Amino acid sequence: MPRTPGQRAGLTRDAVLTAARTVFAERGLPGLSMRSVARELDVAPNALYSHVADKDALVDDLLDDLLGALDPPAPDAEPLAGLRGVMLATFDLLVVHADLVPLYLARQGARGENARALGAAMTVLLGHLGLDGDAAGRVVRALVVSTIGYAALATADGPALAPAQLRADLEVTLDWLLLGATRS
Amino acid sequence: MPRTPGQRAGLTRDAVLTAARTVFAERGLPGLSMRSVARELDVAPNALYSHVADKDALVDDLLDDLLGALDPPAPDAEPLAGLRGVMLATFDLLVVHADLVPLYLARQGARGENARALGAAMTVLLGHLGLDGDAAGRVVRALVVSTIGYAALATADGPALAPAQLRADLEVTLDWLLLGATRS
DNA sequence: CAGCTTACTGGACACTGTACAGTACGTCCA
DNA sequence: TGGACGTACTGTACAGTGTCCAGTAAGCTG
Repeated sequence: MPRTPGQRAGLTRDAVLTAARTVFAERGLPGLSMRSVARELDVAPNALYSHVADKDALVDDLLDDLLGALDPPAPDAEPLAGLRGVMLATFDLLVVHADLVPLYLARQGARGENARALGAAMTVLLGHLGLDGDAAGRVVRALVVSTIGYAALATADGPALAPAQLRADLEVTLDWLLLGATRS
Repeated sequence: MPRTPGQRAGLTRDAVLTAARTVFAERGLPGLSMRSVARELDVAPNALYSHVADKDALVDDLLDDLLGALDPPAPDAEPLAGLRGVMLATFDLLVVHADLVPLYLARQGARGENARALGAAMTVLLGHLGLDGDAAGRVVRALVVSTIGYAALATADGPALAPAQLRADLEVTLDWLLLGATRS
């Protein structure tokens, strides 16, 4: 099992990420520690630090990774439907991965590759509605904030409301926001 | 300093909370541990467990406590202005206590005494606008979610947007939501 | 083949929340 | 007044956490 010092396990950043994904899938966020990831890879905990700056960076990657499961709306989609669609898909995705939800807002909605791609696709659709630049950014933020926020409510433990009802609430909220943003 | 076992320090739940508030004010959330609170009280860490179920309960109390600093809007206030006012005051409060923001959403916006009082006052104002029951609850949730969400963005570390701009965004968002909720 | 860089190791530090068992104080009842 | 009892503490300990440091050996480069 353990190597003698100096011997290489052939780790890569990707391998670490994959292991982290596995551990997270099996044991959730509380079970995700540097040590548990290292154990998954049959490697000493500190070995990970050759490939990942620290745990935060690892989690950041994990968060953005998850967003890769979402299809950005097509640029020629009907804008309102496209925007509602991504946000609801995002909500559904977040609800499945409850542990991660609080982290998204704490890190301003993730700043990785996939997050940027989704934001860009949304901006394109907003452009078709006549919203550009700052105005578009504002709307994206408003939509994203509500979506993550409702997901947080839906995944909070305690006497929460039914996720289905919160999803319905979110739909209404998104409509209000889009209506407000687009009324001339 | 340390007592011999059996001797009483005269702790109360309130004393523990006060100490927790002090520690939190001085060292922030990362500095808030059972041990640091106990040190503040010159007491062994486990002594706290005679007065508080666990750290989560302590933090819950702290969160709701903070909301006590907010004045609920008067029942006869102009509804729209009153609602916007509380939410913006909430935003300002949360931004000052950045560490706590992620916790609020994770616990569905706090479920303590003060949180309920604010919610009730908001519901009254919404009643004046013709919104009752489920409809009012939905609007309260939408407003709260956006407010905490924007506060989370404003307090996230990293290349965030300026808090002042986010506050302005929040104002616009609140207007959209209230407009959507009240348009017949 | 020498030298350097790099990926790993063991061990350690300074913490964390919390459980367990023991002790002495304050209170209440006989 | 005396004895029992509940309870508020204590010390000690467990099982973890993220991360740093020093050392070692393998692989690449000249």
